[in-house]
Amino acid sequence: MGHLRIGQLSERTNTSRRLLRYYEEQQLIVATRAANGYREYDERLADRVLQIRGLLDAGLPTRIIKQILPCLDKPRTIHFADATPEMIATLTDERDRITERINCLVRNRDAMTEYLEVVSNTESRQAS
DNA sequence: TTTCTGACA
DNA sequence: TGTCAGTA
Repeated sequence: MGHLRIGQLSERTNTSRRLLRYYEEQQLIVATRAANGYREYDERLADRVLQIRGLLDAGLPTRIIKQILPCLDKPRTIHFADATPEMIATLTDERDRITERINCLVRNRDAMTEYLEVVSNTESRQAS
């Protein structure tokens, strides 16, 4: 039992079947076919799907994810062959965008925290 | 029942 | 992305 059908992978990754087929279409993941035509996924793909969703949430387009995913694989088998000037430039660029996004998130989170604290203090004053 | 492909919103 | 159709 090393393979899952789309419904199972969908459950494990909280990703719709529609999206999983889309990711395959965009060549972000691969699937073999069962005799009945059903897709079969290596259960190890669950982590990959999660990583893909994370990158998507970070704002990267599937097109970019497709090209940098191999460099982000777990077995840091540093594919020097893929370390082309273009790849380095892309990774540097995307990393910086993620950094900017993180900074933005931190600012908003802190703003929320500050607001929440003011509200909470005000309420405790009114309560007492 | 589950999945498949293609198509429309 | 969701959903509908018509299958296998």
